[in-house]
Amino acid sequence: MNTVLEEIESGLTLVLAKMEKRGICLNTRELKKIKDKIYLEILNLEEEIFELTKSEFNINSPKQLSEVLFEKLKLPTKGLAKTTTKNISTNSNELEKLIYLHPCISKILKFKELKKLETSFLKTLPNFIDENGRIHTTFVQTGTATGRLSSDTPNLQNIPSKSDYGKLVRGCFEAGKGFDFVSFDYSQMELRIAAKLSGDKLMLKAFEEGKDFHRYTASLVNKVDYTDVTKEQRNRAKALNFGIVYGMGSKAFAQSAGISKEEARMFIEEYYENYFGLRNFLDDLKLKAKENGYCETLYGRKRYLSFVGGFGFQAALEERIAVNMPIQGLAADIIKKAMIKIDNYLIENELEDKVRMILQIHDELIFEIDCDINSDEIIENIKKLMEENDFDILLKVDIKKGKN
DNA sequence: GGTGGAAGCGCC
DNA sequence: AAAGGGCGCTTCCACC
Repeated sequence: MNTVLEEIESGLTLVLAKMEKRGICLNTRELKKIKDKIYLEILNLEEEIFELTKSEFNINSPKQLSEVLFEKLKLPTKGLAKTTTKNISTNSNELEKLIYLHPCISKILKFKELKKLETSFLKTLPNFIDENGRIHTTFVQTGTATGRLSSDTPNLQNIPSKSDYGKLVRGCFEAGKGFDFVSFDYSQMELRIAAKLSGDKLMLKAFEEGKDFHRYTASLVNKVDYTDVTKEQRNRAKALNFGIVYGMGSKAFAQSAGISKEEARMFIEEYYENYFGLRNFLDDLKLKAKENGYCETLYGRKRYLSFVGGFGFQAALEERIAVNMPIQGLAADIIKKAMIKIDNYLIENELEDKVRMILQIHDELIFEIDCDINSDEIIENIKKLMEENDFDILLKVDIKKGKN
């Protein structure tokens, strides 16, 4: 029997169909206000950039931007990344490095940020609303290599949330009249999975004791008291924790933590001296993938690899995949199973009209819940269904409630 | 006018 | 040459 197909995917299809059909409410008036405000700001920025660079050009064209910055203004290109076509990259990460060299850079970064919000979200989302003011995504069940869902037309899994304007955009999604939004968010799901799969003593201890895992990691690699960890130290540890399950090397870590390659190497070494169970587990994953020609999750979801071998880019990429897919994929398996369980629970208790699953965003489920019912116990039950799993992974779900 | 690759960037 | 996993969407640009 194929567990993934029969116990997960087959049962999920109808759940997804219901979510798509319900849709989610978008406040287009509010969205329009943000759009108008951003539009003016973009115009101003554009004008300032033209003035500062003494050129009128399409800032959105990497080719033209590159010409202005590196040929006309002759800004240094040393240390900047190249694109696949060997051109100098003009992405935000690289532009950050030039920020003190010319006053136009910070304006260009802001311009890019706002333009992205305008074109990808503010201008397009209103085109998707139906006669009831709701938007219906399509969840793609067979679209990813790891077992995650994807979402398209429109993608509701990449709605902005980080920047100040991003938060405003996300705030335009509202619960239907008479309903609240309740979100259930797995906390550090992949790290908890990695802890359990590897059996790493210290990782497991951290989670069992309810520690802030990034702070805990920082205290280990910096050899300081848990309570004495600085913000800086915690941020680096956080970048490291995430990077490790992506198969990150010292160069990438150096970049994301803003430190030298040598420092990065020492941090990673110290990291693995503490979490040696994790290192052994990740090494095993690579070996197994090479033996089998595929990697897989505990449920047997497989991803086949070509394994050209050697030490080239492709070989290194496949090692990173071999490390990441079993973790990311199991997270996907677990939330999918939870969605099915929750759907059954709501049907059995005749709650389908009062409690509606609306969105899945990889490690998070969003529901609309009728304001008039006492939902405390229901919320607690949903949380339990999400946290319980077949492998004794210590999962933790955080709950948030709101009108948008 | 349409198409597809590349670049870039929003999210987890 | 790239050098941390997974997506989808928009724009630019070369090309048909």
